[in-house]
Amino acid sequence: MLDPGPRLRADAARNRARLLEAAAGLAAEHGAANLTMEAVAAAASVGKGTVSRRFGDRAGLLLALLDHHERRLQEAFLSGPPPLGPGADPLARLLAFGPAVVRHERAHLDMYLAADPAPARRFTVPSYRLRLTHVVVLLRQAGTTADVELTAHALLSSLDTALVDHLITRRGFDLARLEAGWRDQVARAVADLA
Amino acid sequence: MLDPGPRLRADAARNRARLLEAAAGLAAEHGAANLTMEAVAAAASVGKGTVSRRFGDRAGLLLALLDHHERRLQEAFLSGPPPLGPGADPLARLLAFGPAVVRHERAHLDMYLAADPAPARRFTVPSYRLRLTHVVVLLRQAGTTADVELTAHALLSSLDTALVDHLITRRGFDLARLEAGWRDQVARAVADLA
DNA sequence: GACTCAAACGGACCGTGGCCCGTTTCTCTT
DNA sequence: AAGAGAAACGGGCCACGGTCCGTTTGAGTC
Repeated sequence: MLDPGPRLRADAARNRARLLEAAAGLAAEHGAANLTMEAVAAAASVGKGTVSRRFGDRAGLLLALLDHHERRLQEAFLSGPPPLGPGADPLARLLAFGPAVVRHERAHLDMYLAADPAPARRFTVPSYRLRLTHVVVLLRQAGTTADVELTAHALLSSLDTALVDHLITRRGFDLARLEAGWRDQVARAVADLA
Repeated sequence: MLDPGPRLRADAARNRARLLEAAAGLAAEHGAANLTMEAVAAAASVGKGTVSRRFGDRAGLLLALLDHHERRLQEAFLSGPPPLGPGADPLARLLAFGPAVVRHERAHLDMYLAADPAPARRFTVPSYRLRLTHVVVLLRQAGTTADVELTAHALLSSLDTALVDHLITRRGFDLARLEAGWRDQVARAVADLA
């Protein structure tokens, strides 16, 4: 499905499997949030260095653990039955996609949250809340028919520092394209859907 | 502007100021990413415990540093001149808001990124990229006129685990509301703006 | 100005993540 | 089969974040 990367040596592959198994066990027992690199290494009878080399960092380990579940979801929308998979028309597939992702993430919530160092801080920090209510107010005044709070989050997320930086430095976007995109999003947010 | 919190004792206020000054200096000198709690404490001739107590954690310190700049932006959109500030009609203010935020964040990019433990990992992880191209493809097939890549990011961001969890557990959303929101967003994304 | 008590201080302390590098193991070649 | 070189190993090591608790200091009270 995704690139399997360079072939691993036999011992490396074996250790990788043991580490994932150990990590899954520990996560199930003590919660994914309390997973430590050292404990995983010990439970797999392997050195800490091995964990580092294989998964890079703690987040990488969690991500690798999630990868297994993730593939289930990927199969579902890439080759599963309609409306999620091919066969249905694109709009129907798109409509089915959101709920599928949400359901999937909620089924593995603890692990997804554990992979994120600062889960919800982003949304509770005062500056974000202020921006949010500002946008909420403007949306209401502009008379949108959409769910304003949800829409405001969606709008703000497209201004996220990390996303903007990613788009500009890795994907070659320029400011003009971002601004045009913003205008379009706002227009769609306040549009009166017939 | 925002709650100033309980009054600080004189020494606490003084130390807070010294810490912020020291932090600003160190950030300017070595880059915000390399800021350590210990170095800040030392530079302010203060114990580490004081930094902890005052700002909670490293992110809190960075946020406090950003707060000063953030207020500039907040004034601009809360009480500055139109079209950003009051006076213009809501739609115009909304349209001006995006670019203003982007410009502001780019002006203090290093600090914003430093406040985020895992800046752009979110967008480069394989599972995200796969979801992204999936949505991009569907959007194209559905014949939207919007910037598909941007729109896809915006759609995906509203499925973000941390956001969904925040909305459900702190804001009282239920699945039905989220799904309705998703349907609406998709509809707007593919709508043909007359 | 003394008394009191909460608030703030500081730095030793601990757990964790991630790195480094000398040692071991695998795999490929001939 | 044996030698060579690359890959992986392991666990000691360090830096950092965050906490804890005995000590100090400031701010009201009489």
